Amino acid sequence: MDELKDKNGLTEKEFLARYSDKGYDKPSVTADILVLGSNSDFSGFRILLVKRGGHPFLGSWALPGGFVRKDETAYQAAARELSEETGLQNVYLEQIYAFTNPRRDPRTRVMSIAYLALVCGFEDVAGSDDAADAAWFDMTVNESGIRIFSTERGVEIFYGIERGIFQNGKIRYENWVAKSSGGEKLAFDHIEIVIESLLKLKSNFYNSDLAFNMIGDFFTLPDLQSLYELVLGKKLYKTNFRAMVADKIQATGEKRKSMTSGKMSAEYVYDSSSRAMGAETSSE
Amino acid sequence: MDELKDKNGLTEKEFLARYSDKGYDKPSVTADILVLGSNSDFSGFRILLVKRGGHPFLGSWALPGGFVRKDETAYQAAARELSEETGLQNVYLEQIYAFTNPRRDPRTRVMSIAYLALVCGFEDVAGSDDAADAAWFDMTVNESGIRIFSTERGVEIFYGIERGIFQNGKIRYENWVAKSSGGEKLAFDHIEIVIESLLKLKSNFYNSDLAFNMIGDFFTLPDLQSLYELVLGKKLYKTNFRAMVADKIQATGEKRKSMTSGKMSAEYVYDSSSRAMGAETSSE
DNA sequence: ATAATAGTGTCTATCAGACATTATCTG
DNA sequence: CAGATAATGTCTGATAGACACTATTAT
Repeated sequence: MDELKDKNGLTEKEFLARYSDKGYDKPSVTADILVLGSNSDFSGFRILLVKRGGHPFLGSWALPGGFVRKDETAYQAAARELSEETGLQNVYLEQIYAFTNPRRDPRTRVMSIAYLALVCGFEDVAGSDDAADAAWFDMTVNESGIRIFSTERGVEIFYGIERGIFQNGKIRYENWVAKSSGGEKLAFDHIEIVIESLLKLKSNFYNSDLAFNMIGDFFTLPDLQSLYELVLGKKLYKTNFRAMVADKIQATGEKRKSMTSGKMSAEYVYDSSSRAMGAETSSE
Repeated sequence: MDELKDKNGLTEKEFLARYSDKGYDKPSVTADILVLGSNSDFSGFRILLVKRGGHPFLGSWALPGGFVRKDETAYQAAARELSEETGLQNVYLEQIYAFTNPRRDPRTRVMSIAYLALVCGFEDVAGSDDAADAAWFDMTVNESGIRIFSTERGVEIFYGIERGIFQNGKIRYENWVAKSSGGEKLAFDHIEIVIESLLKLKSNFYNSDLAFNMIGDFFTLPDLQSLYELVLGKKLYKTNFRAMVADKIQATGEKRKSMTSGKMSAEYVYDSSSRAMGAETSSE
């Protein structure tokens, strides 16, 4: 095997020793992360943004992220950035999409491998140590658009949503396109990462256990249902919802107050054992 | 806005004029494509492989693909490579996953953005013009493993499949790991691209119109069902299958022979108009 | 006491799983 | 004619949609 020689008469070992990739146009690659949780009463999302301290998009808010280093995978880079920004570890982290538009960064060519991190947003997560400024923002999503805001910082970002159609092979697809109507914007194409992540989350949410990454270890069914309704963007019927989650959870026997109302409800924990597996996610 | 100055007193325009990314470690990025179709009687897949004419993996078979050029997106690179290799245009093409292991290529760091192309495999597609050698291979997939072979070329590649478990956040997932037990192998980590693509295709196939990219414009229901059964890896009941596809197709009134049997069946075409849309796919 | 919410029961519509039957065509 | 396959009918079971009702508790 190793004795195979190429057209220059070189073995693989010899070839590799002489190999140089200087002169090729290479892109930079970043891992950017949408850190997504819910607010305390599950009425909206919370996402982590960092304020850009340098050009380009100086002063704009952006998703946390950074260059993928020499000896790490994109996944490791995302996990590292997440840990640096929030101190969070062992968080659900999933690759969403690689954004490769040659002009998405005005400096030079930078591809972004986007990740979605699911966190329990209302458990207050430590701020960052790294960026110029970092903060949790509230985010609400509905048919008209995506609103990202922080009353603390006095920041309000809004993108309207338009439906587009594109053709892929013989099939036509509908997709969302975010349009800013002036005002503050997210840096780069980060709004697209937000949209793709939300779509992917929504489409996988009901038939998965993803919700349990966004809620505390001990929770009530009214709260869990509110979380599902937030992500899915629609009301669910209590009975049906409870039948659906029945085999994912276990009652502790305790009672606790829901975040969404003042009344005591039965307390549950996630029961990972009884779950049928088989989700389609990449390891790496 | 453009008058914002950074800590060095530079405007964005000034900053960009001076920006240099020399000295950073950048990866190379390729777009690699699993070109997937079925054989003529829908009993197995066909995939397009190219034989490597240089190191590394000299002489091994690999997925077609190539470096993403300076001014194109990864999607455009995949479409270009596909067109160069097969002459196919307007083919269904979907980003699957970005593979970023730092040691996946022995030359230097090369990330691969993997795409899945769905084609009508049994309509014989023109061979390549580019690589050392290119050929359609048969591929069968079952619980025990993935077999890729070409009797014409006398090539037989087999990977056993083992189930692994990994944890992501609070959730445990099952995944597939391909193990070669000697013999010929696919170059690089391309077997992982095959696996991820098949998993993603399988999970989206039933509730989408993807099948119509893998079958001719005019088809019979027995054939369409065979295709679904091939991708899903299980038998379907005729009645249920027909109820499911009823609103996706339209009878032409003609009759034609199925590929799978000698009897005449009613002929149908894909009816894209009546489809509810809303698939979750990225545009770019 | 009142209003709101927790928790449960039940009816319906849909759809996949599963067989059975009839009609038709090929060899 | 015989065996296979196309096409259709129908029963069942699981689950989401929908609504009603009772029990409990915060204010």
